[in-house]
Parts: sequence; C-alpha cells; structure tokens
Amino acid sequence: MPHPLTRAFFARSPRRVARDLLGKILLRDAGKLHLSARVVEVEAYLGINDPAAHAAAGNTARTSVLFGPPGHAYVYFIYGNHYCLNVSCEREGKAGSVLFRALEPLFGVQEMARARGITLHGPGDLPKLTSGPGRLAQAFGITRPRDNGCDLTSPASGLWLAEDGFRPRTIQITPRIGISKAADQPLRYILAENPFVSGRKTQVGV
DNA sequence: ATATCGATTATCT
DNA sequence: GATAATCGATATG
Repeated sequence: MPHPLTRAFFARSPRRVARDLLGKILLRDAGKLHLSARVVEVEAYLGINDPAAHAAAGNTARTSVLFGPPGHAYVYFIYGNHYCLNVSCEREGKAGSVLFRALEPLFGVQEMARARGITLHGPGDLPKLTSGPGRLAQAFGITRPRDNGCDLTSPASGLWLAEDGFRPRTIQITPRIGISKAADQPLRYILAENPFVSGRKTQVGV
C-alpha cells in the first residue's frame, strides 16, 4: 500500500526533491474517482535567483504558494490553455519548487482518457494521457484556483503524493524544456528509457 | 520524420 | 503590448 510522502521530504533543495520524486506516485481521490500514476519526469526550479522560475518575480498573488510551507501544490495557467502542477520545496519563505512533467498511468486509465477528451485506440496512445505537464494536469483534473495550495502530503486533500517501495533503475539529468532563461542548466530529471517521458520520441545520435 | 503555427489568458513591463 | 515552465494540428520532406 502506498503511504504519503512527509513534510520533511519536501523541506529540502529542489534538486534533491526532484531526484527523489522519480518513481513516486501521484494520486487523485475525488468521491468515486481514483487515479494514480508514477512520476517519471520532473524539473527543479530554484527560487528567486533562478531566472526561469516564477518565483523570480517575487512573492505575488500568483506565486505566494511557492513562498509558503513545503509540500503544497503550486498550480499555474499558461498559454491561455493549460494548467501545470508544481510542489513547493524548502522551508517557508524560500521558493524552490519541482514541476511535474510526465507520469506513467497506473490506475484509472479510462477516467484519464475521459478527462483528456481522447479515445484510446491502443497501448501506443497511453502517453497522450500524462506525457507533458499540461496533459498530466488535465488527466488529473488539476485546475487553479481550486487545487492551488492544496497539501500534497495529505490524502485528505484528494491530491497527494505517495511511495510504494518502487526503486528507479537509471536516472538521467538534462537541461530543462520549454524555457528561454537559464536554459543550459541541467535541472530536468527523468527515468531513462521510460516511454512516458515527454519530448523527442526518436533517438538522435548515439 | 521535423518544422511551423494558432489558441487564449494571466501576468509583467 | 509582449510574453509564457504547452499542446495539437497542419504542412512539408
């Protein structure tokens, strides 16, 4: 049985939290709806001194959760279309966070497909559910303001993180995706060779 | 297979 | 007024 991650787990640097979140599980419990998926791709955002981080703009109405206690959901809306999910890290007052970029569905595949508004035609379609930060948020019904600030260490919140004993084999670290500032820093953590990791599907070079 | 582009809005300059 | 931690559709090789 999965058990929730602790506050102390998140009260560390974004790099360590990101690294250790790989292989953990995100769960959604809303009445009859139960979803779960394994974390396979995340990015670390380092706080006010990271030009690519929303926290670089300071503690505003939008970013206040980042400056609050660790282990809480920071949900933002982007490109007029998509929501994305982060978890706050470090101590209260320090704005590090981790962005969830891709998950591997474990339970509730049909419900995720319905939330995404797509029909599955085969196993090859599964990555369309949760591969990409906007996709996984839609699959889990994560929106702002409703889910912004919710406690991801508490099953009672209906959106939480847990571990089930899974141990990742190979972890790779690469530059972050989709940003223009500080784009060279290696802060993206992925489970190597997991088909649910977002981005290029074809291997270039070797 | 890769490249380009439109959608649509909160936030900041 | 411009841009953005994205996605999906369309065009082209």
